[in-house]
Amino acid sequence: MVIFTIRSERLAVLLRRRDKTPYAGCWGLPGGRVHADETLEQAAVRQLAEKTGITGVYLEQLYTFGDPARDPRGRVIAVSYYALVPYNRLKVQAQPSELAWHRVDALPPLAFDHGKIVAMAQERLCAKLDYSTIALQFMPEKFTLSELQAVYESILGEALDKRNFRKRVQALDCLEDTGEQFRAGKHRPAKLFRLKTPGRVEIIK
Amino acid sequence: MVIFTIRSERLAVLLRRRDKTPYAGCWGLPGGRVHADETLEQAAVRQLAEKTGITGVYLEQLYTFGDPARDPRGRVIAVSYYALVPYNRLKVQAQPSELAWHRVDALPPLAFDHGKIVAMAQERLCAKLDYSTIALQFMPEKFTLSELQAVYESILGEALDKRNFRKRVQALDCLEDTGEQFRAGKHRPAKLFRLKTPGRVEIIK
DNA sequence: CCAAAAGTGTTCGCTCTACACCCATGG
DNA sequence: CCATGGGTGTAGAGCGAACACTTTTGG
Repeated sequence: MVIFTIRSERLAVLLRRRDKTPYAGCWGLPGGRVHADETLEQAAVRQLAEKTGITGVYLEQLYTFGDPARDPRGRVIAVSYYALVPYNRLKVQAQPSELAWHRVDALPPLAFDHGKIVAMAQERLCAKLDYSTIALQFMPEKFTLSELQAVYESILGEALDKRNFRKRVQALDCLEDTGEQFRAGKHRPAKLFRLKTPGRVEIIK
Repeated sequence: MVIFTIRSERLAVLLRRRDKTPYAGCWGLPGGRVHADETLEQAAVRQLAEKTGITGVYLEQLYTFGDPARDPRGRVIAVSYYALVPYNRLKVQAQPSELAWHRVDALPPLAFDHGKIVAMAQERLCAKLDYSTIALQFMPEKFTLSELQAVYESILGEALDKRNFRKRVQALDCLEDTGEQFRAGKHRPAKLFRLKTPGRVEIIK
């Protein structure tokens, strides 16, 4: 499981510190075995819930890694999934020394081939920004357009023009004005928007 | 393995008639087990060579299917790959009753979830036409632009404008004129082109 | 000289990009 | 009234789509 979120304007991934050999003490991706009677997606959902308590978020199969040398203990086939967690749902239950968010632009060395897996997930996420509404899955129920723009900028790693961004987002026809406002300091309050169809990720153009 | 080619202007897939239960007598995708000491991609290459004698073609991981109910005999996880075979390399060795090409727009009922797998592969291939040079992998060493256009039209299922198509292809900067010509009847002969870098699939735009 | 496919440019509309100022609020 | 982020429109460039005729060959 590559579990992404946005933390203080940075794309971050959830890592677990391994307590067992191999790679004991090293950071790695959370995950586990698939049960005999569940689908792969169900297993991913279960891992996510068990490790983090998070449910109901966007989840997609990424790639299957099967190099016989990827695990020194023997042949392990890893079907990787990535998940997108809204940034207001970051309650990680375990000790922060065991399970913690790490900025993807400053990762520690990772166990096994997990570095490659994170890199591929990030690539996929970046690509999907261009042709789908996947970034909306990082947002809480209500949010401002400036917050949404900050999310795009975090993932892409570059600044965007405010007016062009808003034009494009409005053209998606995915958001609706809640009528509510968000006051955040000594300046004009921002309109709060919500998704018309929260779970849905549209493919655009 | 979803093995695609173009046969008489139609996208086609290689199917094997099953001789064993379950689904005995039914058409299904060729495939087999992964050996303990090979990567998943090596296994795919091996399956392709064993079943068809074809080597050195484009190959890409598609998706991993793991529904516990997908095989009545028990849990089987299928890591699917798709391959693109140039249409001048169609020598299928086995009896045509055992292994045969089928147009994707007129498939028989398929064993297991293989219908879903073919559908997903076709979707992926179609999508990749738009943002990569993957279609060139269907071409023989030398080919004309009209032949290439026919391949695009087969996959997309729609006619393309000749001038716009040629402009776009030339802009890819992937082809070079061999200087040779292809005479095919009582009309002007066509120039033959070849790929500058045969194995390479470029991502465009 | 006729039939058949190969080959070739231009125009128009739309989309994307660049860019600067007023608005509402709190202190 | 000042500082701060929220909110808005327009003009120019670049790109993609539509579209018709000339060329070369074989029979």
